[in-house]
Amino acid sequence: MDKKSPIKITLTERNDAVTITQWVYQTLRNAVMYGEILPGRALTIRELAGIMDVSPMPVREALRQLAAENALEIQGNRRVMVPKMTAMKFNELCEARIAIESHAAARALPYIDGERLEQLHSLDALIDQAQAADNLEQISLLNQNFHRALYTANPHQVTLPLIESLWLQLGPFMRLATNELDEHYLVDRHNEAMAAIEKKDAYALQIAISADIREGIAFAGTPEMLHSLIENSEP
Amino acid sequence: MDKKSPIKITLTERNDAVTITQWVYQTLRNAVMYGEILPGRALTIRELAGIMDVSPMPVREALRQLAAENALEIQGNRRVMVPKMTAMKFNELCEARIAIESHAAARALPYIDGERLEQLHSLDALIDQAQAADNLEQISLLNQNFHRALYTANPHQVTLPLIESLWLQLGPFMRLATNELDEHYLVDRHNEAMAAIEKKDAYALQIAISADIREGIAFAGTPEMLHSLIENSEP
DNA sequence: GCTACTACTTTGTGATCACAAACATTAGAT
DNA sequence: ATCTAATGTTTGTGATCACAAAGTAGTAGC
Repeated sequence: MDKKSPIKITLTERNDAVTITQWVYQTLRNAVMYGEILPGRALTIRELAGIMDVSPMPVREALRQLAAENALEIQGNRRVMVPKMTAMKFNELCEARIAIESHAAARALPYIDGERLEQLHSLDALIDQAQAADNLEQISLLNQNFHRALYTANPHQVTLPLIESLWLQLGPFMRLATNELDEHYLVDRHNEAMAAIEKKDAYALQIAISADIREGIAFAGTPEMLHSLIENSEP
Repeated sequence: MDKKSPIKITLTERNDAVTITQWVYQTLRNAVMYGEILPGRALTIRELAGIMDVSPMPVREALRQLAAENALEIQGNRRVMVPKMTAMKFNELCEARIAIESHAAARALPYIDGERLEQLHSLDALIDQAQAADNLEQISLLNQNFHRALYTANPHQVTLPLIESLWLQLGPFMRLATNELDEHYLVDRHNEAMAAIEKKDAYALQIAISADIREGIAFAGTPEMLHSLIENSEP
């Protein structure tokens, strides 16, 4: 029956306040983000519906939405799967993150008030704690929250959806990398970013954000490392 | 029955080779892109299904996909509409275009070969013709093709979907602006871009692309102009 | 005349069914 | 033994139906 590896998805409790489609969407999104689904593995509507114990309809809609966000890929065969990664594509995604996120940071800078600064500081402190506890999942989650909190300071923000799309595409492979290398320690560039924010220095902020992104992925950026994790994606 | 303005959508012939959902998606996408649907106008599944003479199902999927691309907005009420524009948001969209597209251009530059250069030259020539004929629709369509041809030279391109999302969000308002101002003539920055490409000068190319985008929207960028077209969106 | 409650309509959501294309498997011919 | 043709199964697509939430209108009460 299961020709491929059985899909294992972490199911969260379904809140009755949200629609089934939204719940399925969030569940699948997390599964992709945390690399629970192997790239190249064909996803069928009915199989997922069976796993999550819902009708095929919400799954259909969630899959289409994730495909529109480039988290999934619909081939000509109408088959849906997590897109496979290549070294060049990985590099392009990282460079795109740097270009867009440093832009978003600079655009958000003028809007950062005391309250937002407070929020960023507390997130930074939490990240330090998580780093001391060596909790990789927590680190990457808080790191996302930090970046999101920074960019959303701009009330006319339009780039966050684009940035989240890039995170989604990189997600599975960041995870695979962090799983393999638990000895990585990343210099805390957030302190530099905080200093730049307090000085309202847009250029310094862009430098700090760029460095943060570059170092966050540097441990996966060596050609050998990349090669190995890409090979892991092949059947 | 029609409490709001009746929706008028240009329907193209449906090719049997594509699925109904794809056809509906393309039709609605064009309608949004060309400003055929007023921002703020509530879109209902059944109404659109009736107009396009299909069942509600393909419309549902197409709407969700367009919403995922930020072309439509789903409010808390579950109502779907073309998002309203504000002057600040318009500005953010333009700045985002400049940041991402100049990045994409620089990243594509090393991959441009003779064939691609030829293609860009012929597109440039077509734009000149359309400009001579004062065919605004043709100009903006060809302009898009020019940019797309440039960015897709990079075989590991990952930013084009993001760029298209920005085009979609700006689309309706570019159209409104060009309709109101038929006296605008834009300096042909494509020649500068072509020169930069032939010299393989990434920095000059970024300058040219930025200028092209900035001038393409400059006629709508004056506060009065913007104010008027945003007012037009209100009921 | 204005507000609040109720009945009615509209609309999105989700399940089920029918169907055709894609896929896998098996049988037959060279 | 290998390639091809035929058969059976799986899967996405699209239509229809049931239902609950949101919206609308109409009426009673102050």
